[in-house]
Amino acid sequence: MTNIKKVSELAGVSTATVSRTLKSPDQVSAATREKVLEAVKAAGYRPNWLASSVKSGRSNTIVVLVPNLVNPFFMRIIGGIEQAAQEKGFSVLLGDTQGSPEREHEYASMVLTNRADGLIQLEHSFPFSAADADLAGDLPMVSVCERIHSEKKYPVIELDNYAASRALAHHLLGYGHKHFAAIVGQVSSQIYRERLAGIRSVLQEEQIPFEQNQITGGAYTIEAGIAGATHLLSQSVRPTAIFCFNDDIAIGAVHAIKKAGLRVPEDISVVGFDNIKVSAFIDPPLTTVDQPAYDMGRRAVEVLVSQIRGEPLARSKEVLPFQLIERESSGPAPV
Amino acid sequence: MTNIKKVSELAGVSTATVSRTLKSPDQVSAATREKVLEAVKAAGYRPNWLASSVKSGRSNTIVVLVPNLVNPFFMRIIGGIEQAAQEKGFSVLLGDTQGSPEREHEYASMVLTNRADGLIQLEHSFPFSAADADLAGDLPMVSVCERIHSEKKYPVIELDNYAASRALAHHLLGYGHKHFAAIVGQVSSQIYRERLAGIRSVLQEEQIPFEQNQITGGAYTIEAGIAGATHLLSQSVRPTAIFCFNDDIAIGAVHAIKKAGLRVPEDISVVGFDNIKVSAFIDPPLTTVDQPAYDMGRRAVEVLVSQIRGEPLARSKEVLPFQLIERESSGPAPV
DNA sequence: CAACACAATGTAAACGTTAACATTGGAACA
DNA sequence: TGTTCCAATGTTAACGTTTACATTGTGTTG
Repeated sequence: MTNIKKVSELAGVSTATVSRTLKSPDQVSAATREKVLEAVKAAGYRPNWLASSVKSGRSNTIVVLVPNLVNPFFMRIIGGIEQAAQEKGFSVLLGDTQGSPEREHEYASMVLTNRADGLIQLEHSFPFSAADADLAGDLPMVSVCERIHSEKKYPVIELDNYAASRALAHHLLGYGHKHFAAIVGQVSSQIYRERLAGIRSVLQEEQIPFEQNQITGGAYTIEAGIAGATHLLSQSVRPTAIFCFNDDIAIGAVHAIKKAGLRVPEDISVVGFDNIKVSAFIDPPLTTVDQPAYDMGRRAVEVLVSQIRGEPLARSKEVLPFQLIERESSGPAPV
Repeated sequence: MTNIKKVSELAGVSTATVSRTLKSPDQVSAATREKVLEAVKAAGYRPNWLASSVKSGRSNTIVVLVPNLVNPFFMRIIGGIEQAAQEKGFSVLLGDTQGSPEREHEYASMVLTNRADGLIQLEHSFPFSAADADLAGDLPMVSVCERIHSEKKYPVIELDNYAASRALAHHLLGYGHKHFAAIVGQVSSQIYRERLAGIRSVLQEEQIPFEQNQITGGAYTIEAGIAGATHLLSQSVRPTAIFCFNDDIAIGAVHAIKKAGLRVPEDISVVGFDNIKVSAFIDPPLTTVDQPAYDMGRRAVEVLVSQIRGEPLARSKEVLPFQLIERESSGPAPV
């Protein structure tokens, strides 16, 4: 191992001078600087990051807790996180939790052991185990999309899900639809409640019924979309428009509807959420709500880093703008 | 900061005893152990990971270099990496390079500065800058899918691309196709050469011509698939079967073909590579080659970790099995 | 009962770096 | 020429842990 001492001997200076040459070059004279840099090159020296971190007490690392890696929407968020983190000199530890609380705890505890400085949570659960809950007092943590279910308020970067689903509902009402259904993702989440409330508020204004048996689902997957659509098609009253709570569900729903011999949107309109890449290129292209996933990731890092630096946070909730993307999976209600 | 010293004072023992209680509990007496653990709990002590790592010189961290995060195939590999890493006690630093050499260097140099112990490369470039090339002598590094272009041979986990494209070619020949085209991904890569060679070898056996003007492409994206298919459709002789070098390209190609008023597979058969999730649910479901992405990731970690541990590696190249998935995007050639 | 072994614990040095403080020497100025 | 100041460098203690070595005490054995 080539360490700073070896370099200092090679250059005939003290270790402090070597350290200074690399960290704050203007504190050493030009002559010494050159001498040291030459020795650094000759020895092939690279400062040991672990050692400097243990001194500073900062690892300049953030952990991202994500339920799974195949969801392209999450990956776009993580792309934004990664980019912003790099710009700010942080690196990103990937925590694929697969929804398991044990894994969540394990990753979250990295920030208790100085392995990371902060934590971005893409789920809504409080990621610390009961044993660590008290230690986690005011640890830097930010959540994206979903508010973290905890006593203490952690900052959250989210979409206006209420307004977004109202926009979708208005869009479909404009096409004359009267029979709605929804295939929701994970139940018992903030998103679930807000989106459903948005839809309900619009339909209520038009006095269109929207009962529990018009709501199905349980996961944000293509398979759940297939199962949900299949279930809805078997109902006595077939819906003419289906809200899907993400694009994967919508892709599954479209697949199942077409497989059942019906057409989208002629027989049934389908709308999604997220605007993942592939949604624009399936048949028919999906009407959906664009979430600024990349920016959400970026913003999360900015908020987290200022939390790490101990700066007071302006507000504990940031709502980013959405955009309704009208494509061909939605159209006039059948007569 | 609650450190080991505070705990040792609280328990009335030395710091060494505290350390031993936590690392090798059988070396301390039951009475002391209990006393110490109580103090640990009372103080809310968690050992500082940075400090132990600087002692051991190992960070138990690996860096994964990935060109982009939206490609679901890469994400499945990373899922496998993440899983295997966790089982082996390693954590995963995400290095989204966006194809930029500077970023590659930056991430790769983490392993030179003890920020990480090893490196998994999902691209084929040698990720170290010219300045660091000599230092990178025998650093633990493994590549997945693509051989790293370097003098030293690094282990590679890959698919038998030659055999896989032969299988696809035979599949299409069995349907009576005579006019082929290919939309390739990144040119000048190992994958590009091997797959093309596989296709060529089969077509040559049947004395079917396959010229350069039947080959197009340049990126592994949906957009490249659209552009490629559009280009191919404008040729004087329209192909009846198109090899796409990944499923994203195939999705784009199918989109463009349908948009041009043609049908898949009745007019043109389209086959892909990777078997990403959505491929089974688009219209028509995609015939493709399943790559065991998850297992490739897992295997990469196993090889990398044994490299980190200094164990000699059995072989520098591992070829994992593929599987031809026949779906509905390929069919009989039009008459 | 002496000699020894061994289990349990303490002491202190190390890991590689950084930074507070100390020292040096030369320039500027009266 | 003596004082002051400051830039440049060195010395050394820290960061929080682990561990080699030293010490203690207890039990075993001849």
